[in-house]
Formats: sequence, C-alpha cells, structure tokens
Amino acid sequence: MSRRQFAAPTRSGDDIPDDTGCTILHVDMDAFYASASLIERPDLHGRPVIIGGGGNRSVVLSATYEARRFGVTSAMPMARARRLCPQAVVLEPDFPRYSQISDAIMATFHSVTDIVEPLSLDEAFLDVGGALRRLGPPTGIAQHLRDTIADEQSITCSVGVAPTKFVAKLASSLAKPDGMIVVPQAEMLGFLHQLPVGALWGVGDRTEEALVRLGLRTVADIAHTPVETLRRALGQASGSHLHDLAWGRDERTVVRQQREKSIGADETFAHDIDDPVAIHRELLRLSDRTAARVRAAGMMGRTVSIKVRFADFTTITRARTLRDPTDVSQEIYATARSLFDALGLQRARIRLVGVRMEGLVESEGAPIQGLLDEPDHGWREADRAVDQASARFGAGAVRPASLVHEVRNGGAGRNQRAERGPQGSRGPGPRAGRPPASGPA
DNA sequence: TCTGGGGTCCTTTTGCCC
DNA sequence: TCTGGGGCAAAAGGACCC
Repeated sequence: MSRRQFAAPTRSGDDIPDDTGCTILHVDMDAFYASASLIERPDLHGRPVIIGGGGNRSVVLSATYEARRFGVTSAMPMARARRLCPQAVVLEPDFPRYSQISDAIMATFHSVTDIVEPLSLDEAFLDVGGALRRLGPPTGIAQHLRDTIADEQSITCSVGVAPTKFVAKLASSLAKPDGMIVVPQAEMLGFLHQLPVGALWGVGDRTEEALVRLGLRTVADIAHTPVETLRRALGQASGSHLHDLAWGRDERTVVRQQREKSIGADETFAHDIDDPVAIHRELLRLSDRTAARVRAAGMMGRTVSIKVRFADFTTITRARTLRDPTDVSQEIYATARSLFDALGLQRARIRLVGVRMEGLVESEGAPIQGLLDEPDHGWREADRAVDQASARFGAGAVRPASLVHEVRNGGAGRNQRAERGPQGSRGPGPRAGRPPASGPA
C-alpha cells in the first residue's frame, strides 16, 4: 500500500503520533464519484476524467486528480472545465452505483463503532471512544478503515483524527488525497492558527470577504479579535461560533443519522422559459417527485415551498403552511401552483423552479384530513397505486396525463438530466388508478 | 466563468394575538 | 376605541456545505 500515514503532526522524536484523546475520526473519500465511476472503467485510470451532466448548463460533480491538475474543480461549469482540460474524458454520473458503494462503506464504519454520522454519500464522522479497548488506538482504527475500504471498494480515502469534529474535518481535507493527519489536543491551536480564515467550516466567499474587510486573514487573527466585533460583522450566532472554533472549542458530538428536515426537488431548464403552461407542467412533475420521496421516507410535510430563479439568477422563495401535514401529490401541486400564480409574473424569463416540503413529521400518527375535492377513491389511494406501480416498473412508469403528452412531444426544453435515466425509460403508460385531470388544467 | 441539485442553518421581516 | 409592545410563528432571503 502506498497510502500516506501519519502525515503530521507527530510526537517529537518518533513517527507514532500522539493520539491521546483523539476519539473523533472524519473519513472522506477521495474524488468519490470519479473514483467510483472508474471502478467500471479501469482503462481510464491515470487519465483526466470529469464526472458531470451533458446539459449545456451542467457543472462538474467530481474530477480525478489528473483533471484537477489542469484547474478543474467541482461545481465549476462544464463548459469551462472542458476548455481547461479538453483531453479529459467526461462521464455521466451513476447515482445508484454511488449509493451502493456508499452503503458498503457505511457498513465498514459501523463494524468499528455504532456512533456514525454520515454527512453525505462519501464522508462521515465516527466516534471511536467506545472502541479503543476492543480495537486499539484511534490511528490504528483509522488505518484499518483505510485499508479495508481500499481493499473492498478500490477507493482511497483520507482521514482526520482529532479531539473535535471541526478539527478532524479540517485534518482530513488537508490530508487529501490518500492520507491521514492526527492533531493531538496539545497541538490543536498551533495547527489551527496558521490556517487562512477560509479553512474554517462555515466561512464561504461572502464571509471571507467580510473578514478580510476587517483585516482578518488567518484563524489566529480571528482568535485575537474581540467576539463582539465578530458578532457585529457576521451576526450573533456566526460571530460567536467562529470565535469558538478559532480557539478549538467545538462541543458538538457525533450523532447518529438524523431524519431529513425537508425534502424537495428543483430543476434548471436547458433554456430560460416564460410560458406559464410549461412552468405549471414542471411544477406538477416536481411536486410528484417530491411527494413520492416524502411518502417513501414514511413522512408527511406541513409546509410547501417553491423556489423560482430568474434569468438574471436572482432567486425568490414562497411558502405556505397547511392546516395539516400531507403527502398527497395533488395537494402539494395545487399549493405549489397557487404560490406560483400569486407571484403574478408577466412572462418573466425563468431559469429554475423547485418544490420543497418542510416541517416533516412521521406519517404514522400524523392527522389525516380529507381533501375538499376528494372523490370516493381519493388522491391518497391513487398515490399509493402510483407508488406500487413505480416500485414494480420503475419510477415514472405512471405519470400525470399532461406529462405523458409532454414526453411524446419531446419535453419543454428542460435540461438533459431529467430526460434520461429511469424516468421515461420504460415508456409512458396511462396513470393507473389516478383520478382524472391531475395535470394543469 | 457564468453559475446543478440536494440539503441545513441563521437572520430579518411580517403578521397575529394578547 | 385606539395604540403600543412583547412573544411567537411563519415567511423570505441568503450563506454555506457536499
């Protein structure tokens, strides 16, 4: 194995890091989507590869380190990435595959400790405090995880080992790729204070600008600034939080997976559109998709919110809280559409629309209210039939009539992403068991 | 250069009730 | 009857993360 170990800092005089009290691990896969895609394409190893959608408005999801050497970074527009690295091979993302690999990696984490907090498909915090007697010191556990994941998944990862979540996360990012950094308690401040402010978790472009305006460029600068000054510049919560982090104070514990607080879907059009009928159709599709995911999670939501992004990238949101929580596609769509219509837009050019359910509660025990226009065999039963058909024939096997019409006619200029994949791949069928007129009338 | 899609959290504003 | 203020929840916007 060529994986780097114990990259920094170490106890003086030997190569064994002092990991006393470093019970928090942050494990982060290296270029996860790209690495996962290359498992099926070993011929591309060592070459610049970019994972991203084919649409004219897509961005880079992930890139191999060979591509990153040309300046390609994630979230960069694909058009720019292709210009920077024209020889790169571009692959479409394969989310079901990434999910599978992620499940296997999370299972490896759980073989070490049951206190695992996933942050996304490819990274997690682990609290190994309870596993020390059984498995040895934290660095040994971290190395075991790195070896196991490399052997079983052929993907390398980087690990930060520290007394707090925040420092563990910083350490793993500095260890990339394929490395491990241990930050003992005694060396934490020295480690932190040399870093630029942008390294702090929660400091993005805007906050960094605000800090630089105050003349603060390093974490040490923040640490030595009165907390009141930070609060005035960044707000109460952010100011105090950053000051604490700069002194290594981070009381947050590793918490097991939590339930989502919101579920939603949005979509950027391939070209800006101003046709209200096309926008209603998109709201119907997104409401349908969101509702199906809410039901699949065994949840119901009380607040429906929509997002509209205009051609100039300004974005607005509108929300309405219902009397009772719902998971009914039709009710979510009706609310989303009424929120949109209330904007009173006069053919404004729109780039993106989204639908989101908030205020989620477990559907078990949630009050279920009949809808005003509910027929004998209601929307709820119809949704259940749609879910069953989707489970059997694939998502999108059953869809509202207005969307069937749209598929036959080749769509309304949406980004490519939604035109492919499981949706629509089995051909549009009639919406079985669905009450009539579910589309935008 | 021209900006995805999935989320979370924080701040400010607004409206309602007492 | 009108007004003001506190408390609260919802709405809206924005920053941030992967």
